[in-house]
Amino acid sequence: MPDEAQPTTKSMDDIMALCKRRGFIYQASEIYGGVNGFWDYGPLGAQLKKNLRDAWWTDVVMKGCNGKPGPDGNPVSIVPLDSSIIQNPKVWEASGHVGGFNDPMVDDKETKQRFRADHLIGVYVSIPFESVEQFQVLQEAGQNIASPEVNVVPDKTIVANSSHEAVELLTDRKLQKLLGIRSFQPFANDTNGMVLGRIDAGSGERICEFRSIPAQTLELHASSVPSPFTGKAGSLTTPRAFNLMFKTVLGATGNAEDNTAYLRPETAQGIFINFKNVVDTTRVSVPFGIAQTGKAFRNEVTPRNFTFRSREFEQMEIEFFCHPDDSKGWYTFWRDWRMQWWQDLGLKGDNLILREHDSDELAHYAKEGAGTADIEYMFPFTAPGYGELEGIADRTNFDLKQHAEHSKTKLDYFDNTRGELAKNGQPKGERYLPHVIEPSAGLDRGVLALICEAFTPDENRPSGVYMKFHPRIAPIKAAVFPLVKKDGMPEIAEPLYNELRNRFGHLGTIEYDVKQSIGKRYARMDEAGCPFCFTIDSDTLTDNTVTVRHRDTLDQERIAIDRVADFLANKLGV
RNA sequence: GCGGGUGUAGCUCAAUGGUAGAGCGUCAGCCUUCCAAGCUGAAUGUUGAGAGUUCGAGUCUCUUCACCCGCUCCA
Repeated sequence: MPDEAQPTTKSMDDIMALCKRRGFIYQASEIYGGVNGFWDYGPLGAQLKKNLRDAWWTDVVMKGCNGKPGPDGNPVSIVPLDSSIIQNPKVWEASGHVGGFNDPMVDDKETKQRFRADHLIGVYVSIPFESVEQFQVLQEAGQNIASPEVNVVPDKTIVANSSHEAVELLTDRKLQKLLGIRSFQPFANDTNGMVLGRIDAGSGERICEFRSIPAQTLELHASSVPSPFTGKAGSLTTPRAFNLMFKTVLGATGNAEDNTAYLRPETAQGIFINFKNVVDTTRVSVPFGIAQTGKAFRNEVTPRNFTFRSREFEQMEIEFFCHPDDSKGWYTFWRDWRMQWWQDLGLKGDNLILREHDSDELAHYAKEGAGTADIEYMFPFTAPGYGELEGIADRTNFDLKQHAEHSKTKLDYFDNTRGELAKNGQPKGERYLPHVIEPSAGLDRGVLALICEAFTPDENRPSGVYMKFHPRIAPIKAAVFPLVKKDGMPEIAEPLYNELRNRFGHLGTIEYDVKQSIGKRYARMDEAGCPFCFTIDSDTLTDNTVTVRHRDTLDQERIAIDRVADFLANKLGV
């Protein structure tokens, strides 16, 4: 538990007011009344966001996880990519984003599976089974054994195209076990058009009927319909039409029917569809990763919580390709390293957690016991809960397989370091579809987390609050102030300012301000989160030293003016 | 999507149905010798938007937009 003065005391209203006041984040189209789900970054916010993106780019891509060896002991290899926001619409069919575009979909909240509502087949268990004869007698008497009326909830459910397919699927032992079915046998023939079987779902053998579930049943009783993935009720949502992708039309005169395209809902697919290109042209070899940052768009039903859930957002994604046997090791590696990375940027303590998804029951479609973990931050609006910053998922070979099938392109990787040894002592090589570990981070969420974390109320200072940004991501890196605008102080300060700007300007803003009282200037830097202020005073005139004012401690120290740049370089870690 | 709340200057907020204001911030000048000091002055609003009631609307009514909170949701 938090010891004291933890973020629960931070007010989101105060944070948002500061974001506006200091130019971090504005509402998009504000002068027109805004637009739901979109935000603009102001001067400080834009630089903050760039600094976070750059930190990720540098540490992940350029330095390969900052030089930390992978689980195989070798350096981690990552190459960059910048794929287009608009792709061939077939990409989104293959990825499953377009599937059931106009069809109501149901989600299983527990397993995160989504399926078409009309593909949910109900298994209606009815009278105890004693003999086929007894059943036939009932049949001939015209008695309905089970009736999928609106108010009747099926005992089990299966996702299938038809009742007949559902029967076939249910003959699978694994599925039976998953759904808590002890035994199942289909009837050889349909009876009066009914699809039947004998089933033991825990209360002895009974007759069951397979039927589509009426849409109304799902509408009215979603919470009591059992999940087709776990057999347990309570995790299904009501059917909803999903239109999460933004549509657009290609060509100025194109007609919408034939030329519909979509703004990407995630950057990941751009990487998968370029896997072959990268492998063919850049001398990479598995294991390696492809990384990119970029905007993605989702037409969220309910944008909420400041920038946390926006309709336009920026992702920082890595798709790391490895041999299927190595996926577990790489998953663990990425999960832990990504957590460490956020911590190193200042998200520490109880505010940041690593939450591993419970996936024991997903074994039948998430092979190899694929893992998923979230790195989550306790935002003021989620406290005492957490909101996701980054997800690390073992996607197996799902995506490459999908794209290989839909594009009819071979996406296998030929690994000539594996396979049996040939006579000459060289491995014969192995052809396989790599598995993928995906660390996918939200840049806007990262920025928001850094802002929330940095926001530090302090009654003892004039600003009442200061932004405790890690120097590396602070939008303003340093400020140069002549104590007063006379006695030759500006003449000394200006060259120092120019020196710092030339050397550090690519990392962020260097501020120079001669106006108004020094206290006011310090206060402004507190709210902007500038970590260091260098002040030229009368002593500078005689001994060539300046005051360094530390944002977090308010401490002051004197250093030689010609050491200022090195001092700052050291603090910024460059 | 449902329910509740809030929209007045950059921020925080006033204004009985009767002239739209204050503090802070911002800007300019003076002053200044290390934490929003002081003095002088200035700019800033279709009161979220649109309709209606009224002699007259920031205020009452309706519609709409945005944001916040709670549900819902978030492949």
